[in-house]
Amino acid sequence: MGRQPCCDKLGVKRGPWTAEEDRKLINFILTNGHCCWRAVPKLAGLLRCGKSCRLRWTNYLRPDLKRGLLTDAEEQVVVDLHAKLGNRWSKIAAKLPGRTDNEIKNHWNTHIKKKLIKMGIDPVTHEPLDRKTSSPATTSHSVVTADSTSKSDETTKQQQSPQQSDVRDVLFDGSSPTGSSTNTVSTGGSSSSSSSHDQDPLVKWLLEEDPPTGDEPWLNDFTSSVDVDEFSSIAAGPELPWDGATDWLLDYQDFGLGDSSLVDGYMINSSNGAKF
DNA sequence: AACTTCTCCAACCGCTTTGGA
DNA sequence: TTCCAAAGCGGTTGGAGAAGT
Repeated sequence: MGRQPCCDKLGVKRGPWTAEEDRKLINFILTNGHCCWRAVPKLAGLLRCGKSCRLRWTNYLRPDLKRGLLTDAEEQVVVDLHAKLGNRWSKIAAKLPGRTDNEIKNHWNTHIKKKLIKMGIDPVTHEPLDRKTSSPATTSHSVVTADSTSKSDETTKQQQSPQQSDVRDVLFDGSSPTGSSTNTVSTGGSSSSSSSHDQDPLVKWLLEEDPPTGDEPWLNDFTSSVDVDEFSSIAAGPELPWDGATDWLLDYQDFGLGDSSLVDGYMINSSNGAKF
């Protein structure tokens, strides 16, 4: 049986969002929340489907989003987690406050993947590409996992190679913020995790399936810096900052998100990518 | 200057998962 | 237990701007 479309295609607007639509959506959600996405467009006076509203909110309008390119440290987290989790972008995004799965996925496909390939590293298996030619068995495995998507993520996870730590060393030129293997995720599977790494709460956190609880010490700066009330009062107030364009959205960071945040235990200055 | 190619990313599509009746 | 609606998720597409010729 065919699945019903999420919305009536006729009379539903598609394509890029206008500033007016953004404003309507933000005003509505900040005032009412989003009890039911399907009802949101109707109640907010938008000619969009609920799915489109949800995506627009989660990927672009949310006040706690960071903007701009991923920093080196964030990239490293993405590589680490991708080695462990595969293409489970939402899980990866959950470990990077202020980043969305879409953003990470795009960044992976446009930047990180190319970097890895350029360095002779298979972005799927995180193994050196020349290993494939020398190890046919591995190759066939890799091809299978490369062509599959989330459906084979479990398989992918189990096939991660111990070489993956080398991959990160190469990718970040051995000058990662941690400066050592402290940040290296043990990728030998859950049954073979390195004891030394297990001592590191950061690594434990990376290995956790659950999203951060907000109690993680390295998230304190981030969570405390998000003043949603402030954002809400600005966005919902009588004098809205919109001037017909969405440029103001780029200034979200000015609400406290852009100065610095702690990701993966690193202090990251998101405005210039500087590492501390 | 004009055209083509490349790059990036917002948005869409459709499948899977979840939760309630 | 089954069914269905809603939400979540990951892959893909298309358009805009940048870069190259």
